[in-house]
Amino acid sequence: MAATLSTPVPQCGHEVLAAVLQVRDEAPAVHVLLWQRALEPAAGSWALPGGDLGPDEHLNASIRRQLAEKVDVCELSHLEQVDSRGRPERVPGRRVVATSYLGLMPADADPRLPADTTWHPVTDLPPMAFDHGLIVRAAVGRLSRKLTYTNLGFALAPPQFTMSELARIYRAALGHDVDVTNLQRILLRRAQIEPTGATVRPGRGGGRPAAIYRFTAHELEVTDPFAVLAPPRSS
Amino acid sequence: MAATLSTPVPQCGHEVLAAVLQVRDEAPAVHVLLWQRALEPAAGSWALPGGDLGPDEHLNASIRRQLAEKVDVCELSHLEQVDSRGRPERVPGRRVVATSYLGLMPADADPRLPADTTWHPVTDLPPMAFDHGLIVRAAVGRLSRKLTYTNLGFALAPPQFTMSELARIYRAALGHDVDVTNLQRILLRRAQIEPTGATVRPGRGGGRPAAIYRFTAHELEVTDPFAVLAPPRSS
DNA sequence: CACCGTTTTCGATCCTTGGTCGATAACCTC
DNA sequence: GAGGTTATCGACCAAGGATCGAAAACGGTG
Repeated sequence: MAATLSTPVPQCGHEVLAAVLQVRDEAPAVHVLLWQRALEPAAGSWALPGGDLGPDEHLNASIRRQLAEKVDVCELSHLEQVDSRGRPERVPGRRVVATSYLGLMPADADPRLPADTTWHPVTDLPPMAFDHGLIVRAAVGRLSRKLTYTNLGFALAPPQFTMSELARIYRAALGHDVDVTNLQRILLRRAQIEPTGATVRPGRGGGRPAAIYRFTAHELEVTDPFAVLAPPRSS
Repeated sequence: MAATLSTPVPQCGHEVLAAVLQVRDEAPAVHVLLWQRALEPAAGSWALPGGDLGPDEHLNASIRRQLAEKVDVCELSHLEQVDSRGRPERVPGRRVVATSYLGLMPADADPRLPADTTWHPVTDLPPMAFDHGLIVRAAVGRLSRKLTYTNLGFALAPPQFTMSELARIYRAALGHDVDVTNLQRILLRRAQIEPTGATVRPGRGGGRPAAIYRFTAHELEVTDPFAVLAPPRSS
């Protein structure tokens, strides 16, 4: 009954891990921030940033603190919890439950990184420590799904962008082709983006100058969860 | 760097909690399984079933074990993780991280319950212990959203049902009106349900006999996450 | 057994949304 | 200014859901 109180507190650790994702210029794919473990276990393999939850620490505060060891947290445009994993064998020699997070960084951010830390395209991950590869996959899946029914694009895009640049970001994050015309019409109708009025000068070789857009909001909004079986639309 | 190993394991508990939801006859709303606490803290208020994670226990295994103290787990038609909460003050006098689950039971199930345990409509919750009210709300939200883009209805519906009965279940779970015609066409097109061929005899007062349907699958499938910005359709 | 009320079921229409494609606009270089 | 290039816009099509009304299939009643 009152098991919450009568049971002795088990000796069990809790850690937070973050898959920080970014679309970078190097490759047309999503990149994830990884650091290479120097010590056992899993020395030499790559791991997600994170660490143990402090004794009196919020989960959110903890992941922010742990991330601060690797990157400038101010550059993070989005951070959300993904899931928790508690397989007893997930880390050898230690019982630790992990709560994983999805972090996002705009494409123009290029934070300084410690020597053991670099970006890796998620399409070509190095040998990963523990279950961190699974966590990356879960985070990437969460990102691509949420890109389609929320305004989460704001977290991947730079403050200003042309539609071509934005399409490139969406292509990388979704893993498939994205029609520029479609993207523009959809995001405009959803009022996710708006033109700034400015245009960019075409490069050598010419071409029509591209209009510069920005996202209208910088916090997560569910545009329309595609309310199948929707409430009677009042509009 | 290797904080994962160098830091001493903090004394921190981990519990699992489940919001088991069901559409019941008593009220046209989703009901949640709650038990009334007899001991402090929060004596008298209502709590979700759950308890401490065992030292060598999977998270999923733990919530199933804890739930078994309250209901016949075999009647659970679905169980999935929702999120984790780690506010240090969430349970007074004890530092414990909670991972919450959404459990579902078909409308026709009526399991035996311990004396301290009953169903409560989520639209009219009693005084709740700790942050359990928030967990219920998160679970209900997860349910209603997933009902629209997955076949999760199978977990709420009885093995056989008429469209009117199913519409009643969806109305309760979604919290708004549902057109029977729409529901039928959508679920048929998505191949989520199929007619059994049988019909039900109309009650006194007459009426056309209703066709009896069943769900085609009993495991979670994403019908079509409404792939906005979809990959080029190959069909 | 014809009529009526009831409930379910089916079909037709409208609207919104996204996908596709071609035409046009605005720029470059030569 | 001709030709190449890129961006933008508009027209069209298809699919899916919402809405509504008609038809079907029953029980009850006179």
